[in-house]
Amino acid sequence: MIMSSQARPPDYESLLREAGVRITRPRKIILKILAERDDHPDAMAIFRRAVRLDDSISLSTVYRTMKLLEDRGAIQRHAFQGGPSRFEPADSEHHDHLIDLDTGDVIEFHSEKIEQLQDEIAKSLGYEIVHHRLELYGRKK
Amino acid sequence: MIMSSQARPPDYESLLREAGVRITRPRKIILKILAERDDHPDAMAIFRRAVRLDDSISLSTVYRTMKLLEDRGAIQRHAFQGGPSRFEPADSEHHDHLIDLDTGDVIEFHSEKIEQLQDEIAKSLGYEIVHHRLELYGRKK
DNA sequence: ATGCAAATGCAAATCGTTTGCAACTGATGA
DNA sequence: TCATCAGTTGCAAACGATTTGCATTTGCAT
Repeated sequence: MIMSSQARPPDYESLLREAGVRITRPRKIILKILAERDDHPDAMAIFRRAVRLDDSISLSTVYRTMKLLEDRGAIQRHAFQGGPSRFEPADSEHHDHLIDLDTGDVIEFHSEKIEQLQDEIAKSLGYEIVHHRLELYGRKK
Repeated sequence: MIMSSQARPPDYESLLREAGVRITRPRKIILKILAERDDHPDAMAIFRRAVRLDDSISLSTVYRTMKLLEDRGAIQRHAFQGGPSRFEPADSEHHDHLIDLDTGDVIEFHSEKIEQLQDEIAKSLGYEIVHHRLELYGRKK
């Protein structure tokens, strides 16, 4: 079991430009926020950070940009229990999440053993896993 | 890894009555639907089934009853990817879910090994698991 | 620089779910 | 059995997260 390292995301700006996506002022700002975040912010949190850099940005644009980035595979959306979707760059290696029920903090982890067991189970049921969701909800001891 | 058996739920009607909850006509109907279901219906599906038995039932009552039953520990709520919450009686032993991406079908499974690994991971991070969510999303091979 | 499709901000719409409120109805005790 | 009255209902309106229509603005290829 390893903790995910904080690999720096690739240059999404040029990546998107190549994909025929315009690099606008709001998008620049949102990408910057994503690059600098070290947590798992939701759309509203991203919006609040964005407004500090440019108060003309709208929440819709944040949502639209998140969708855009998600579709391009640049970020991952996590719909944790109850709350709004939270996002993180998709560049790091796959990992699951432990959510601190008291603080909302998210701790990343990965277990190759669990992944293998999941594959076995799916296989034995005649299925192929497209993706999965493993979330532990707990309290600090 | 075992498939969960279809244990029949206890007599919720008397259970609830003892807890000081009134057994009303709508609640009787909803309990009946839950006892007879063999899938994982959402509130709207339960509502549609209920209306067939009594067309005066309201969707709010379905939601209120699901909340009531959830709080009493009688049913479990599952918020699968994207869609609305889906419910199932909570009497069967713990299990996780494999969701068929094409049909929405839900297959139950359980892996003691995975559970153990989860506990180990949480422990090594200094956490105690309150509950978890393991969902495999896949396609039939 | 110019033109035009793409992207924006805003407000209104959407979806699943919850809630306020006045009307109704189970369960208890006379 | 029946009156009582808090618990429960149906309805409509409110809700939070997210999406969408539309008129206006803006990248960026020419």
